[in-house]
Amino acid sequence: MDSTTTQLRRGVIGPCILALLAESPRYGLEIVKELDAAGQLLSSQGTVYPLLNRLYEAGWVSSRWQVSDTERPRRYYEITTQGRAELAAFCDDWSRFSEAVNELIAPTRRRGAV
Amino acid sequence: MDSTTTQLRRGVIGPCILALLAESPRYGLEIVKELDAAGQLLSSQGTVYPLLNRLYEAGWVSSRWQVSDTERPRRYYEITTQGRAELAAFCDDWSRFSEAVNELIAPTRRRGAV
DNA sequence: TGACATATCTTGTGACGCAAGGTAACTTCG
DNA sequence: CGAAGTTACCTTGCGTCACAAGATATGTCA
Repeated sequence: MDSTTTQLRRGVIGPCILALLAESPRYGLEIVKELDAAGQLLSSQGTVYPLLNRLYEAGWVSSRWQVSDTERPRRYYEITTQGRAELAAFCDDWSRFSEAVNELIAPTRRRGAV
Repeated sequence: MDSTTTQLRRGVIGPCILALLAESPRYGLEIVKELDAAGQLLSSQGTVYPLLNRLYEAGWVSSRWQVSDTERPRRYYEITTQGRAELAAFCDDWSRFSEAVNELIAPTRRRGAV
């Protein structure tokens, strides 16, 4: 792919996953599907699984295997206290950053559509 | 560096430069300073010059050297018609993308500060 | 002349999203 | 039973691009 959007996603998908986990624990494929449903935010499994690993190693999520009689084992991820702090910090950064971009492109937007 | 913000900048600085040039022609260092002044959007000369080159090769900007008696030569960049189209397309992408992110992190924002 | 500021450009590095491919477990159906 | 399909996990290699650091050239001023 490597469209414009792929570049935009850099540094954003991780925090988005944290945001999902801040609501409730989820397993990998579930996250893939939800990011996909959010539009503009996916990617592929090849993005999500390594990313979950990084979040885990950073201490921002914890995980546990859940075994069931009726379904194949799933690894559920849960956000940690540190993860919540990280997410809050990202929201700050994102706010400031997107605001800066919006101001710069404001004249263009006023001119054209959208 | 490689802070959160460095990642966020990916794919954004180019269009931001186009947005600046859409107002008026500018030379390299001038762009560096303006991006810096916009906050969150710089980076360093090592980002801007190669980027200007890419924009040039893509046909989104043109350039001309301006020689003066009193100042050292500057290379001024100007946005092309193609560049304006590209910029408009980016504004679209950015709109959709940032909206998707905002919706995902909305619950977190509601909870915390910002 | 030498020191400094202004201006351009190059090199090497590292992060990370992605496509593609690989493995295992559970279900369904002939 | 066995074969096919689905769900779920994970790994490998690649390419892009922002960045720090450094190289070079020109103009000013003491």
